[in-house]
Amino acid sequence: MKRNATLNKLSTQRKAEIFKALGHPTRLRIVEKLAEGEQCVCVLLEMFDIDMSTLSRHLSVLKNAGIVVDERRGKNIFYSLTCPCILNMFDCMEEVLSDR
Amino acid sequence: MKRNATLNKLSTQRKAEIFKALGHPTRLRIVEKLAEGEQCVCVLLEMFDIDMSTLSRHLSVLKNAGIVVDERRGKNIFYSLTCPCILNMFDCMEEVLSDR
DNA sequence: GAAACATTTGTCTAAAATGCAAAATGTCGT
DNA sequence: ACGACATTTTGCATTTTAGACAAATGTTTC
Repeated sequence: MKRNATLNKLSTQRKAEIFKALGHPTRLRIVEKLAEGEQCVCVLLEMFDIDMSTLSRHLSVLKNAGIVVDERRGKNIFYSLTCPCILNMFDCMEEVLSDR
Repeated sequence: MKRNATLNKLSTQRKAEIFKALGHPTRLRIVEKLAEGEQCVCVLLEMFDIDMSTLSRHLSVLKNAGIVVDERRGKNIFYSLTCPCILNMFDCMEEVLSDR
């Protein structure tokens, strides 16, 4: 275990990135929506009262964190979760919320 | 479901706060340490190369998010996790990490 | 109650995140 | 190749955050 100290530290860094990416209401709602299945950017845009460019930034944050992937089909780009396990975490969240 | 729209939104906001609080390497390592059991601030300080005041600020972020609680005993203040379930989320993180 | 200790809070600076608007990119139909 | 469409990227202004230092607070001990 000791010899993985550096590796573990990197991993902590990566984990922090992921948490950070989820630490924004808009991005969280995007992830919740993607839990229903892949979505076109145009659909996501309708959910929020924000500029398209802002939405695009949020999506790239999620993408850089490895939470979502995008795929182009025709004119549209579709986003989906890389790992549906993310959803399990939300139940944990609820617990934390109620324990407050 | 429709009638909970406002409530759900608040909840998303709160969840985002919690994720955000975890979205910093130092705070994440604090939480990982607390997983071993409650810890004195002085012990946590030894783990990092940061000013005591900075550590204290990080602890208050975690506290405001409802992730930890503090208790004074004598001269020292001890922090502990409000909800050990937080740890389960870390396994999810590992999955996301490996899927990248 | 004054000195010593542990932690928090106020204030500042530098760095990073956010959001909007404009320009750039990639795709389709013609 | 051109124009319309969907999305991303870039430039810029504003806000938020991390970190350091000093001052303030609360606790024990003498």
